[in-house]
Amino acid sequence: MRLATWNVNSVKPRLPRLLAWLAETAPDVVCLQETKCAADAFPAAAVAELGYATAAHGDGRWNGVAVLSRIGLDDVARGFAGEPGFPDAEARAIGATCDGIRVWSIYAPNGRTPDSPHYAYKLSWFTALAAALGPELAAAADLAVCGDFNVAPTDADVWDPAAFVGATHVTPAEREALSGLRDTGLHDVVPTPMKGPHPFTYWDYRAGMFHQNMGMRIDLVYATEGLAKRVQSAYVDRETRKGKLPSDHAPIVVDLES
DNA sequence: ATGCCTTATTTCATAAGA
Repeated sequence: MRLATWNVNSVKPRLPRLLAWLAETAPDVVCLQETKCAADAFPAAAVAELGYATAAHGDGRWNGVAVLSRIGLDDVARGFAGEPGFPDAEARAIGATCDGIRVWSIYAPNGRTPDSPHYAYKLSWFTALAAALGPELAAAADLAVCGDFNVAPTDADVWDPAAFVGATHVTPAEREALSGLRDTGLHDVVPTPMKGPHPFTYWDYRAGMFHQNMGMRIDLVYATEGLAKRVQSAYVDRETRKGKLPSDHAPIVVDLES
């Protein structure tokens, strides 16, 4: 079973690349983030031609998440119980069951700056997510939370820790939010970088950051223990960050036994 | 080489991303 996650930074301009990537990579289940379109504007017909069913959750200009699957797509949940908003709930989480595996595609709030109300929102969003996953983890044998967590788990997950002093994505409270998620029984499936020592998944568009490998690992796959033990390989598809009109994030591709 | 930002919208300017 091949599971992938990709922050596409808007599905509309990325659609040609998404279709080519689906055809080439052939994942069974794909979590997408920052689709930036309403649920009914998602190009479901185009991905259906490649055999994928779509579950989309979107609110227009910002955010937006989706799960694509060619192995079944049941019990779709848009958002989660107790999900905070800013001030209203945003399209940042969608869950679906794909051939017995509970899969969540998430796009965590950015936080903007540590003194911003958006940062407090980010932390509360993670706390609520961990709480909402509790009953699902008790009920589902296999569960994976995939997506853009907007937190670099360690200092090794940013290109230069000194450049992030005073910034979001690296603060102790954000990293505690990640450990809170892991405390529910989830394991960080760390992908192979394919180039360089760090499995970065995001590089800013500006100043040639990608070409200097000045990136961050902020896209994560958190899986239950049973699922994590089935991981045969996991890699950052950095090739997909290259070329014309890329997303600023690279996909993560995970292969699971059976 | 992989090449110096991109997106959608309240569009000729702005907010957001991280």
